[in-house]
Amino acid sequence: MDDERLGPVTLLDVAREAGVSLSTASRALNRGARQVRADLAARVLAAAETLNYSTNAQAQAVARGKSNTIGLIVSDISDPYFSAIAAGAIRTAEEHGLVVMMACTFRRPERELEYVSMLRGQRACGAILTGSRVTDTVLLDRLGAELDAFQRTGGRVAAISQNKLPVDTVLIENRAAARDLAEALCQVGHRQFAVLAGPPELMTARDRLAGFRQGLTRSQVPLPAAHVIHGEFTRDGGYAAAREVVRRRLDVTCIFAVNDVMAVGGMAALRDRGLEPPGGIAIAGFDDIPALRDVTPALTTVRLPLEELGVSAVDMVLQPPSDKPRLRRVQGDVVLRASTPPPGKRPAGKR
Amino acid sequence: MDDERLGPVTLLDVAREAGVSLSTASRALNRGARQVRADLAARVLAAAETLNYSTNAQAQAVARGKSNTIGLIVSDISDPYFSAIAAGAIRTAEEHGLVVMMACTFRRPERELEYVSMLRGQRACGAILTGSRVTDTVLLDRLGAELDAFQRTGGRVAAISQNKLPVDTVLIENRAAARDLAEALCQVGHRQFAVLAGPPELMTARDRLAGFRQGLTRSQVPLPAAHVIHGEFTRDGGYAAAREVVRRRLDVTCIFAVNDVMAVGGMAALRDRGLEPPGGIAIAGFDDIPALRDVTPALTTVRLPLEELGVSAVDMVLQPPSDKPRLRRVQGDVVLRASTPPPGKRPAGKR
DNA sequence: CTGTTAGCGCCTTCAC
DNA sequence: GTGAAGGCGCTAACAG
Repeated sequence: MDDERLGPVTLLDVAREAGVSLSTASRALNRGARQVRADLAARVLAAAETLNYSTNAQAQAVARGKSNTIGLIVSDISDPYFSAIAAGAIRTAEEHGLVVMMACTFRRPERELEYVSMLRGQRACGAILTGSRVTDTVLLDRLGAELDAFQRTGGRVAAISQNKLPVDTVLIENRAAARDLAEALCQVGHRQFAVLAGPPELMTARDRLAGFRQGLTRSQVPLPAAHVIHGEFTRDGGYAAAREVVRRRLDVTCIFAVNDVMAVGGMAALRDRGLEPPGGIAIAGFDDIPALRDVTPALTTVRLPLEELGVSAVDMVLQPPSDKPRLRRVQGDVVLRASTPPPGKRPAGKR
Repeated sequence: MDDERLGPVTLLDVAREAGVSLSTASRALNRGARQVRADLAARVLAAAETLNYSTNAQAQAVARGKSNTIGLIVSDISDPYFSAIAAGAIRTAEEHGLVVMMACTFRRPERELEYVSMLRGQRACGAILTGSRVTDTVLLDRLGAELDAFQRTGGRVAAISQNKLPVDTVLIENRAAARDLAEALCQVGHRQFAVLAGPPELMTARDRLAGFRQGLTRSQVPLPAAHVIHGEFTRDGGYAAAREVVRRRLDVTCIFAVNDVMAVGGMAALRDRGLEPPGGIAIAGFDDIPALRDVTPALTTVRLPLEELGVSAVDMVLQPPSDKPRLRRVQGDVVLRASTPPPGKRPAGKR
């Protein structure tokens, strides 16, 4: 059944096998451009079949000057936040016949630069930046320049998170949602908070902290500077920060972790001291990671449509370029669950 | 600073700018092949810099007849099992200067075929299959043929899971580990089990069930056919299956879910009925998913070095081809935790 | 060590 | 509707 050719079978081989010219074979395979007589087309297809021909996408891209590859840059694919976004993006990309190249920065923002540059080398038709912007403005400028170069080769760019770059953006309303969360927690009766604030240079973390603080202010609840503990944006970072809250005997009834992964780490730290909710210190997160919905007590959080974020980003990349960067706002919804019961079971500061 | 050229800048542009020939420019940029006089090389590099040149990886691959792209096929990137493997694979690939193309089958095994075919079209230098094999042998044969074609174009293949394909394989010792787990649970004192067995056609699920059964047999503990509940390999599948255990009032003290994600779903179902451990029905999983290590009670499971699986697969793909497929066995370690206390707190069947 | 030349596999005007 | 020819950007013999 199989042909035992040694070298790779090329389009020319198919053409010869079908007894037609190179161009006819090409046209028959990529239906759409010019019409090919039905019987010839059939012969070409048959020839391709028997020869087990596979068109060389690279060569095709070179000749066409355009590829069907889209780049997806995430901070850490093993973080459920990013893997959910990636799932949405990959599914959508595939629906549009695109293949996705994945790159992880492993939380080193400067690697975004290298990856965008690499994607330019690949002549990717699009790039999606899923990670948070950082406060480093020189990095921001260099990234902007790199993205500019990328766009000049015909690539389209979409960012998910903050709109700090002159590219299409899916803007996550971290600030507003964190504000809502703070107000909801005050509504429940909390008045003494600590925040596991993540890395100070990460804008996503900053915005969530700022929004939370704003919500507290609106509710006339103070947040002492000493109650804001910075650390890694990971489970272990949350654990360490919460341990710090306990170690310093901060007088709080509720902890806000700026993401769910940290909240789970924080809850583990509380549990190690017998201080978990209910009865201990309440704790809330942010993101509503699906895989974390079964932790106990169930985590109060802000729900984000993670997969949709990825879908939207791909959609933006697929749209024809516009002069003005597009902006799509996505809001989060507060979800109150068992991890934040009203305070008072156990007198605050009495530990 | 930037040159405002309209068309993309090509290697020829760089050569002209540096006042050298095309090949000299090429050699200067890809250091290694032939030597270039230092001053000329410097001029080329400078020219590339000022022109903001980016070598076209596609054209390079076409000319070389070899790409630096590796394909990674997963069932579902939002499943933490696969995202952990992917993290290891991506990190390792990058260390070797490879770029990763990611594809999700979304648990439809037949899509593996399409993706391998697509990777052949991309002339990827390697492909990694991370998902479980299935029992469908005609699918297996077709996949084998497709992989053969891929390898004939110079691509290397590595599979993670079962060694059912004539390619390099990272074999997970699901059977042996599940057997160990069963014996450990019997050791603890359990004698009445149910299994949330996953899809019957998935070999990973089958092997874990078979191994578990074998361990029970060794301990002279029966497993009635009615105590094996099949379902989806997901959190919701675990939830549904465990609900079935409860609904049928199966007389068991311990449930084995064939993966952690299902175990967590199962635990949620038990909790909904007030039957969670301790005190209720014990439950164990498989994989030791890092993100699930903080569930309560802590999940008894089999630890798998997930990231290493991805690392090993990439390593295999990078090795020079051998006549015989390589095999690397990876074993799992039983980790007993709080979700499987000894039975007896609550008389079995007394619910 | 450098430049010239012929490809790599494919697409796409252009005449017929 | 079909084929011949030129070109995409780059590499790799081959001569000098």
